[in-house]
Amino acid sequence: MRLEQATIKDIARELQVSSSTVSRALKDYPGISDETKRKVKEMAEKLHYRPNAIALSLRKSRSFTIGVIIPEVVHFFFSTVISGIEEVAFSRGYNVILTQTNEKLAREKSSIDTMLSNQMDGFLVSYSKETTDFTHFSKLLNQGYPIVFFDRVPEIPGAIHVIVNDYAGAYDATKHLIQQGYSRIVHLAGPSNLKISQERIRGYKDALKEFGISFLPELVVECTQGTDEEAQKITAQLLQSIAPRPDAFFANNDLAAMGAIQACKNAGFSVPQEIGVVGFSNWQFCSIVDPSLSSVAQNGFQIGATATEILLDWIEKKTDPKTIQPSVVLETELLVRKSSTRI
Amino acid sequence: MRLEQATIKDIARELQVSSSTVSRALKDYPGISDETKRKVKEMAEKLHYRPNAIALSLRKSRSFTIGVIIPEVVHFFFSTVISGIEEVAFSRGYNVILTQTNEKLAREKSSIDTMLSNQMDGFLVSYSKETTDFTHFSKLLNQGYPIVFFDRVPEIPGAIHVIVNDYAGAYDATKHLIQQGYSRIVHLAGPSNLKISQERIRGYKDALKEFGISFLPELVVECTQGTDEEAQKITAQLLQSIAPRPDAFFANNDLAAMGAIQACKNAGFSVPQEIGVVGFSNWQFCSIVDPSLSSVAQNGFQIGATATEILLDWIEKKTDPKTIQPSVVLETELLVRKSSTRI
DNA sequence: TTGTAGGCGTTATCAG
DNA sequence: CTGATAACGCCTACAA
Repeated sequence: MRLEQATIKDIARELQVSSSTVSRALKDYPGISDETKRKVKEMAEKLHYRPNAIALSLRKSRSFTIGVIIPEVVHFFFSTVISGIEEVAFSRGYNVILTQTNEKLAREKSSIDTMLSNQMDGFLVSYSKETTDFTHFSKLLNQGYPIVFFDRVPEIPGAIHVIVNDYAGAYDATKHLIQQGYSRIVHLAGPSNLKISQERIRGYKDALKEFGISFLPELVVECTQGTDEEAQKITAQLLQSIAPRPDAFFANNDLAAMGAIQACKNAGFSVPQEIGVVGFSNWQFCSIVDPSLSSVAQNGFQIGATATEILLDWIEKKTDPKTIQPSVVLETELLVRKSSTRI
Repeated sequence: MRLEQATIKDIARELQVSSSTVSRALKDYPGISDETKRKVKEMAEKLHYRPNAIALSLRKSRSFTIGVIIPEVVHFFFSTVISGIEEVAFSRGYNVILTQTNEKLAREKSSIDTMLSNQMDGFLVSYSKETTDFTHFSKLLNQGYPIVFFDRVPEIPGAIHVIVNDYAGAYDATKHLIQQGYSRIVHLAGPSNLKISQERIRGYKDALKEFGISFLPELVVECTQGTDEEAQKITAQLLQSIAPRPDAFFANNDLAAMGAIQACKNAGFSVPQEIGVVGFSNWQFCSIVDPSLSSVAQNGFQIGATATEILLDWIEKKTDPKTIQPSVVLETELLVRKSSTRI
């Protein structure tokens, strides 16, 4: 049914030359007569010749394809990262194979397996929330397999990664809230096993300390799922149970921040006059909601692009990146909007 | 540097048997002694043997990989579609290679080229806004190459596609606004060259007609970009220039709807009391904004999943789908929220 | 300047 | 029950 692709052999047969001549002519190898080159290229055109990348991969043991493993595609931050990955990969002649784990460890492992079968040249990974053991990654790394982690980075010594400065982002956000006159600041934290969550808590604490505000453990609450519903429930409860009531919320992500705002409104408090809110990530909707949501922006595109550059350099130079390619920490930017501005 | 993958030959050498025996043993072919099977499988385990999918692809002229071509990854609707694609592809043992065109025709063409080189088994396509000529697709279709279009479908007779019922969605939204007592309803339309835009306009018009409201051409305005800024400007202008002023907006997408709401608020009108607003797509933020945004939901996941099922059936059965696989039109669902409820 | 041969990893075919 | 051989499409020593 499907029309067969023309191969080098077809061109060779038509022209009564050997296939090696055709191969060389097509790649402008030295030592091929211009006449032959011309004829070969003409025939290639005529037969709609297209090199078979699969055959090339087999020959070179290189697939020019990188595997991307992320928790979820439907996620503003991750989709932004993917976009950055795709741009760089495309411009450097690589394909991107995508797989989402849906936060499942089993899926993560099996994805890696099929990708290894498919001879990926390297991996870009943000691991699942379920992943606490990293041997399936460290084994590959030990074999010299190129893997660059982003956003969520594993406890593997020497593993290359690209992250944002979560500490500074959280510090900035908390400091900003304090400077706006809020003092009983709740931190809606992320899953405690993720390093990004820990770093953000650290930044939050340090900002408090810097301004002489004592840290209260009950003001740091873990939002495991990170949904707005979850945050809304937690916030509503906090507003009731804690006295004096909290006057600000610094959320680990924007969806949670929106949930907090909703809960505040429902409880009859105005944002930002009575309660200030800052999110994290700067999702698309931050600027269009009312009040607009202050947020710590992390440039997902740049994270993806940078991680891909590092990975491809590693792949192509076939050097040990540990000595030349440091991990990268990108800066965040606090975008102050209405939800936290009362001065 | 990279540890070499064990091959069938390695197993064969270790066991002093032929590679064909190993191949057969691994696949539980009939006519292999249990003893040999056991030994082969043990050795495969020991050497961490992993079949080389590239070699298999070359052998079978099948890559078990499908190519996905979309305008943008960072887009709630498209990311949802990708998620559906990925789920089905993974569960059926296929890989997904992703490429975004950024709405550029040139990029679309070159992506197809490299994907063809990479021997994709088929394509899932939503073409770019720049694409008006479809010969690069129809040529492939004529060669029997499997392509399933989604969301944006080309003017190619017999092309298989998966779309939502844009007409009915727009009709429902408009009808709902009318029933809520709005009558001077603006439609913020999409790019006029896309069929989805045309269909939505048609649904809008028919609902008006149904309720005896005369259609006014000046109330349909094209928003080419579909951003909130664009919609905000256009809305602000409409509120000034048209008398009597519009009392409802049905936007071609949710971002535009948000822009409209913003403009209404800025002009001192309350939503939904004075002006009603309905969007299209049901983006994530619809339920968390204030007032919550009514929207016509289109199930991106299902679109992606359905398109992938059709494509893989086509690929695997190698039948001509024109006779057995009809195109699919999925129904939309109007989600009524606060932005359009005043009764 | 061009051709020949061998191999990348796998499996189908034909022998034994 | 198992082995040898060829082929998928391409590239590259080595020969001529």
